[in-house]
Amino acid sequence: MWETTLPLYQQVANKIKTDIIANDARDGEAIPTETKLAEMYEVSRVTVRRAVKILIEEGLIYSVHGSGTYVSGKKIEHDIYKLQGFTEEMSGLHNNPSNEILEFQLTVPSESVREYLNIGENQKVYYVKRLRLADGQPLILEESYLPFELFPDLSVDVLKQSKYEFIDQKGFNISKRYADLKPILPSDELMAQLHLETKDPMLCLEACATFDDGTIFEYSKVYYHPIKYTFKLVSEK
Amino acid sequence: MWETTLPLYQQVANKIKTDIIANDARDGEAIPTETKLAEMYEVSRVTVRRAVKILIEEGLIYSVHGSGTYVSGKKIEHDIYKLQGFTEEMSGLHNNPSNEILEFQLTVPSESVREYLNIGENQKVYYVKRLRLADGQPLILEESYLPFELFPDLSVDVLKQSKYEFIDQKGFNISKRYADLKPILPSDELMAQLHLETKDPMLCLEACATFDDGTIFEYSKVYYHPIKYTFKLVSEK
DNA sequence: AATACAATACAACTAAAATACAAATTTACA
DNA sequence: TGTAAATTTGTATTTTAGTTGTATTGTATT
Repeated sequence: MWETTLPLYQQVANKIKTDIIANDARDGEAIPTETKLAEMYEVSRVTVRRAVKILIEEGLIYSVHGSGTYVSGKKIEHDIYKLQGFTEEMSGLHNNPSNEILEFQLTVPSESVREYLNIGENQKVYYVKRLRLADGQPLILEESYLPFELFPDLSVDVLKQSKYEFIDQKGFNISKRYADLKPILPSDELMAQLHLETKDPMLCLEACATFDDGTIFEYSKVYYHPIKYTFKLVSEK
Repeated sequence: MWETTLPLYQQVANKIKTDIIANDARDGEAIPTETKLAEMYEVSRVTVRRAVKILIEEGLIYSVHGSGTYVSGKKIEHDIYKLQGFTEEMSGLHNNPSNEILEFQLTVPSESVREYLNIGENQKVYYVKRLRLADGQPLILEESYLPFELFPDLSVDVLKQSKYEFIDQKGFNISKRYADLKPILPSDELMAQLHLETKDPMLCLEACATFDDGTIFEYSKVYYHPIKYTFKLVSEK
């Protein structure tokens, strides 16, 4: 196997952060002094300072010269629900992520789907409707179309695991995903499946995923629960 | 172990790539040093470097002189640039990008704005409403709140140019922007200002921008024209 | 002759620790 | 109430080890 590690100061920063969150520290509450933190984590004070600097820049804490370092009341909800890349929509931080396959069928695609997948008239596709939950609560509804030709041995079992891992193992080389983010109003069906109470606007990500050679292997529509799943973006200058 | 068809460095590059994916390495994690990789794959360091160079050009990893080589979290960052670099994008594609300042006033902020900016009760803020157009057509409406204390000499003239350039020139160090992308239904006022005909859902980006000492210097809401401005995202594996 | 790869040496840079001291704030005590 | 001492963050410098960057030379293969 392989070792990938975070820089020490980054590890310390993460520890401090999780400690703050775990302790549910409130606005203005002081965190241990730099010297104490250095002792606690058995690193030098310089490393602690570097870690602290990161958290200051994130807005989680602030420090006062000669006094101490304190938790910001206005802690920016930070990368908890951060939009992750491809597969790992919900990282390990989440509680009990689970999948529920609502539909799985081999069908004749509509013309628009055929166009998206760039396939011929007589080719069939899998249609998969999958609900993704965290803590038993529905978060994401995904509709996915996959050409039968490419994945003749697709099964419900596979889809309960990671779809992309399966594709990787088949020797395909996933390359890019072209997506379009659109705001929509949920249909009644969608509202029912995501347990939405009111017809508020929500986000839909429409995407095509390709292999190295340009083959489009998936067309999908992903619907995000408007309250429970928000899109936090962090950009750096 | 190695095939003979592909160049060795290309094979090594592929191997590193799959290892990174297999390990589910996250943003900022360090991969083994070039020397170690050379040992692991039993090739010379030069070959490793060449492989690494390929992956760097792909954007999968980046290396820091004297420090190490790290996995880049570029998966999302590309998206963000699309959101952020609006003027640049437009100036390339469309003609005549322009700004129109609809409102510019020094006011007492509401409590929610005060909280976002993390300022006291008696501090005033600038409120700026700006319309951004391409070819004379409104595309984006931006509402921005800036603490008066930080920018006592802000003017309409400045805002017609690049706001961030102005801030840069003042010697401030812009660091990060934390944003939240939300779908909304436009108000009547918003519909009028963006020349919208129907009350379709649209996107709103709510953001706080910070200096590198954590000071929040701007709270803004940006509304995107739902038809003329769509969000294309490209993510790579 | 050109290309791909290996081997080697060294330069430039970084992370982290260790240390010392300055500056601001808090605390203790007269 | 003042004032000095203690505490805490801010800044600077030095050292050590480790990593990437670069240049050069050698060696097969085509």
